[in-house]
Order: sequence, then C-alpha cells, then structure tokens
Amino acid sequence: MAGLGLRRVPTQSRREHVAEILRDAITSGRLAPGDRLIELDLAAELGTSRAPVREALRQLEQEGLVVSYPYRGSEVLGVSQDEVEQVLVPIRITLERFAFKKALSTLTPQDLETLQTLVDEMEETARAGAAEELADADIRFHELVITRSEQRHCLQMWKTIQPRVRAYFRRDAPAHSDPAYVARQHQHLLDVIRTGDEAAVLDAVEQHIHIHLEPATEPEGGEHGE
Amino acid sequence: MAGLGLRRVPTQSRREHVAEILRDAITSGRLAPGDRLIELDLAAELGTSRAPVREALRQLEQEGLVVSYPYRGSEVLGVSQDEVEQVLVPIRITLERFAFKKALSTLTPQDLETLQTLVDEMEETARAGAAEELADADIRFHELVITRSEQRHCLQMWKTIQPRVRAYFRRDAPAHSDPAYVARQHQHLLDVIRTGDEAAVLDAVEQHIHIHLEPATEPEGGEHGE
DNA sequence: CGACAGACGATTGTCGACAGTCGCTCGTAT
DNA sequence: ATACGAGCGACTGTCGACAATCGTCTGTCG
Repeated sequence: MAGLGLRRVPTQSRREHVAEILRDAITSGRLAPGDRLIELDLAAELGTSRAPVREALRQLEQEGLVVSYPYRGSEVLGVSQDEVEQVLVPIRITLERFAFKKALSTLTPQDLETLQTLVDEMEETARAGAAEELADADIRFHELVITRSEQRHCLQMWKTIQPRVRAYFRRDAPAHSDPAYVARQHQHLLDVIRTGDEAAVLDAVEQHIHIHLEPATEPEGGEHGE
Repeated sequence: MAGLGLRRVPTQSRREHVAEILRDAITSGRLAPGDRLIELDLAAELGTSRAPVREALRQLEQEGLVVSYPYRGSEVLGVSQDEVEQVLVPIRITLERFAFKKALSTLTPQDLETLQTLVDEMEETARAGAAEELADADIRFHELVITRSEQRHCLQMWKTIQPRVRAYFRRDAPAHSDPAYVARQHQHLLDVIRTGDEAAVLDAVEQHIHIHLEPATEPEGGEHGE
C-alpha cells in the first residue's frame, strides 16, 4: 500500500473521497488485480478512520472493482476480455442508447454548451497527448447526458459499468484508439444530438461505444459513419 | 418502520442479514418506494448497531433498491416501466446469455440434479399457489447457473439487476405469468441445457426471460390467466 | 405581513475501542 | 517424518459515543 500518491483530505465528505481516490488508483493501474486492500492501512494513508474506508470498499465492491471475503479482507478485481466484450460493453450500449434517447428532450441549450466545452477540451488534451484527461472529459460527457436522462437506474448502473471498462482498457488493452479520433467522434455525436434525430443518435451512440472494441475500424481516413 | 416482520438475528454475519431482510422487505412490497429508512430505527428493530445497517444500506443503494442523500438519509427507490422493459430486462438477457454459455461446460451432473430439484420445487409451489416460493426457486435456479459460469462480474451484476426486476413485477405488474407455465419453462430450459446445444440454450434463455414482458405468449393451450 | 438570522431537533457521518474469525506457526504425539 | 491442535498475529466485524449537517421552527425587524 506504499506510495499510491494518496493524500489526506480536509474535513468534508470522506467516504466519497476515499472511494474516488481508490477508484482512481485502480482504474489508473496503480493498484493491480490481486492487490490486497487493508482497511487500517488505507485509513492511515488517507488520514481517516476505518469507517469511511469500509463504506468506500463496499461501494467499490458493488462497482466490481474489488472483491471482499468475510473476515479475510478485500482485493482488487480484474476483468476478463470476454466479460468486457460480451457483457460490459453490450450493457453499456443498452444503457446509453436508452439514456441518450430519454435525454434528447431534456437537454437544455446550456447543457449542449457544456458538452461542446467538453469536446473542445478533448481536442485539446488529444493534441497534448494527455490520455488521462481525455478519458476524464469523455466520462464527463457521457455522465452529463445520462444524468439529464433522469433515469436513476441508468445512471447508477452506468457508474458501476464504466469504471470496470476503463480499468480494463487501461490495464490490459493499452490505448489503441487515436485520441484525435475520439474527440472527433464526440463532436459528431454532439452534432447529431443537436439535430434531435433520435434514430441517428442511437446509431451514433452505438458506434461510438463500439470503437473501443474494434480499434482497426478507423485509425485515420476511414469513412465509418462519421 | 413499524411491523416489518424483521426479527433479531443471533450472532453471525450481521451486515448480510440486514441487507437480506431489507431486500426482502422491499422486493416483497412491505416497504414501498418513497419510504424513508432511518438507520437508528432499523438498527433498533434488528437488534444491532448502526454500522451493519449502514453497510447494508450502501449495498442496497448499489443494487438500486435505495437512494440516499448525504446527511439526509435513505429512501426506497422505485423503477419505471420504461427502465425495466428497455434497460433492466435487456441487460438481464445479455448477462444470462453469456453466463449460461459459459456455464454449459462447467455444470456438473450434480448441479443438473440440483437444478432438477429446483424445477420440481417450482411445480410443487406452482400447484400450491405459493408465488413467493416459486420466485425464490426461480432465482436460485438462475443464480446457480450464473455462479457456475464463474464470471464474477456477471454474477455481481445479476445480483443487482434481479432484485429491481423482482420488486417491479411484485409491486407494479402483479403476476401475469401462469405459475405452472413458469415451472414448465424452467423444465424446458433445463432439458435444453442437458443437450448441451449452445445455440438452443441461448434461445431458450432469451425467450425465458422475455416471458415476463409478454405474458400473452404461451406455446400450447395453458390459459390459466394468473 | 413578509423576509431573514439563529436556535433546535432529527439523522447522518466519523471515530476509537473492543470482539470475533481466519490462516499460520510451532510444539507434541504417533 | 507426519499429522494434529493450541496459540498467535493480523485483520475484519460491531459497538457506543461524539461531531457535523440539514430542514424547520421561531422570534425579530423592516
């Protein structure tokens, strides 16, 4: 548990912070599958007591990033390629198709503005080669739309799927998609959203998520539904 | 919070029991959407301290049965018909298709035996009109197969999907499927599993889950309309 | 009569201490 | 040597107390 770069947090919602920090550590690869997570150590490292740590671990357990065995502790959990490709990604598509459809009617002009900002941010980070920040913007983009769909279960499930997918690609399938392409994809998605054409949006969403699985489809110069 | 039928538990894994009891109370409808869940009250009712209750609430929150707002408590969450039909059920199909496929090669003869026992149990409870027990057997059937698939994420996600679906049908869409038909469906599914024909199994799984949504489709004349 | 700051009550969030459980080590008998 | 079981650490599980926060009630002032 040494040197994870975890830092103490001031007085504020502890549990959330602990969960966030651990999630970061896992999805970024600082914590690898099989690593044990000792409550006392984590608590000490984060400058809190075990209570918030325990709750964070429970949460991560439900997010599938951690497994815990009664009286025997928790450890970081990995994902198999099969599960990602045949379960997590298809589920993510189901979720996002539904959420984007619902969100179409509730997205405000200001939301669209925010989304555009995120896309711009993506382009910038893509140019700068900041993969981590790109992924963050990517997540915020999707999370905003799903939040606006006002489907609580969708959002809740998305939050448990997305970290696993991210952790998987980060660890086991190093970035194969061209950052600039990801940015363009989002721009396209946003453009389609602006048209309000439901069928087109659903198509774009599905393709957009699929690109993670088929890296070869359009590295540069491809003509796929863009 | 009065009279939920909650009972004190002896010394054993508390958190799990609390979660189980609350989940039962919610899926069975004793707790309705919007009901507030006060940690202190629940703890008192269950004869434990707040710690296990809190963890159980976190777990139920991740299972989508409960929402909680910081410093303002938790309440039971409902599901919309849209979400069940367009999100939860499709996801369940994705999960189970994958899990059943994986499980085909790992199911032992003894597992098949157990499954047969469960199907027999279903027939019995169907005759007795014990809807609750029927649903329990149903769940155990699926859970066993998914467990044998040895896909942890599948099992974990299934456990978070299934209670919501159950709660929904219990509360908002009273049993429209003929109990005897459910039992026969499982018998059929089990028979197909025994043949080991992967494609056939996947078909059977998908149809089997779909029946919840389309009550009207019954192959041969069982018109015991609930 | 209505807006607003402060106090209050109800509940959640956090903490430190203690109890329970698991795996392993080490001595002992066979 | 091997098998067995008591003892020991290292943790997790649970508890009761205390701190922080939110919504509301209330009294005051404009």
